[in-house]
Amino acid sequence: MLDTVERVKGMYKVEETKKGIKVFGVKDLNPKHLFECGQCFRWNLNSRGHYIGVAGGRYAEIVYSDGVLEIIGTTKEDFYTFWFDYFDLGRDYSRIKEELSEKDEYMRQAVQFGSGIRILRQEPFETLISFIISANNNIPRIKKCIENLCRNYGDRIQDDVYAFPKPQNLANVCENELSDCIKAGYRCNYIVEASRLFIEQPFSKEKFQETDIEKARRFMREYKGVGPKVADCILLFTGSFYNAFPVDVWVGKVMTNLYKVSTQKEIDGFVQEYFGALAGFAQQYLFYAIREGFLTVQTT
DNA sequence: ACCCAGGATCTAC
DNA sequence: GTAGATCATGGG
Repeated sequence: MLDTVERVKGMYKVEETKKGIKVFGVKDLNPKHLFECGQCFRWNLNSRGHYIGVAGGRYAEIVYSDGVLEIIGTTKEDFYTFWFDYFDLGRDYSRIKEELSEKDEYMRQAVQFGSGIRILRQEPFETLISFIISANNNIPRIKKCIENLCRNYGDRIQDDVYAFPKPQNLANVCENELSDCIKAGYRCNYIVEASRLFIEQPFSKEKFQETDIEKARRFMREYKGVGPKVADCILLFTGSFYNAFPVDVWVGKVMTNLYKVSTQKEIDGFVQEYFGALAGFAQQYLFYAIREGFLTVQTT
């Protein structure tokens, strides 16, 4: 399948309001699915039941209803320069879901359950550090560590809102101090080392443009604390490789029990053949459905 | 006290 | 290249 991100940003009608903007004609988006499928860690529900969070140094409140995406706290200009890409609004997810639904019944149900998932195009450094923290950790604690990290080392952008730290701000901190501040344990060493390497050897979707996924995976694993699973998370959630397929314990169980593949090499060979360019999307639908308890897999 | 969490690293074979 | 122990931290 060819890349479907060819439609121009003018595909949506955008209206500026007192609080922010409204984008009309947005399909295949559900804030709960989007923010709770495990791809991001800085979006939370507020007292009104809306998701608030920070991305790209910008604070926003997200409301979605009947094809209208409201982004409170932003401008038309910021929408076109940042949020459009962040929410991957140029991609036709209906086509992706149709194609994946035809694969098998299990996949069809996963897609139906997480119908409002989109893969956010997140910032490389934030994604790198966040998923280093994610290793052998649980989601509530990952979110706490990252929040602590931002409060202590990120720029304050509003009253009680902090941006994700810049690499320079983490590259020279004392590991013990970092550990005391963010409570990420032994991962603090990885964070400092990775920050230093990122400064001298950064990466981005653009940098990977002419690179194949295997080479990109080897590149990512040069960062301390980045193994096979975390590498694919970073490549997928920065929008660099949509055929990346992170295998955590849950997705691993699906692969073993349903598709009868087990080793990393076996799994990747299978998903590249079976899901092709849509492997990354498939992974997210599967992960979300399993984690939410909608689909089950044998644990024995 | 023990086990687990979107695993990765280090060591030994 | 691969099986096994170890790695902070907090919640159940």
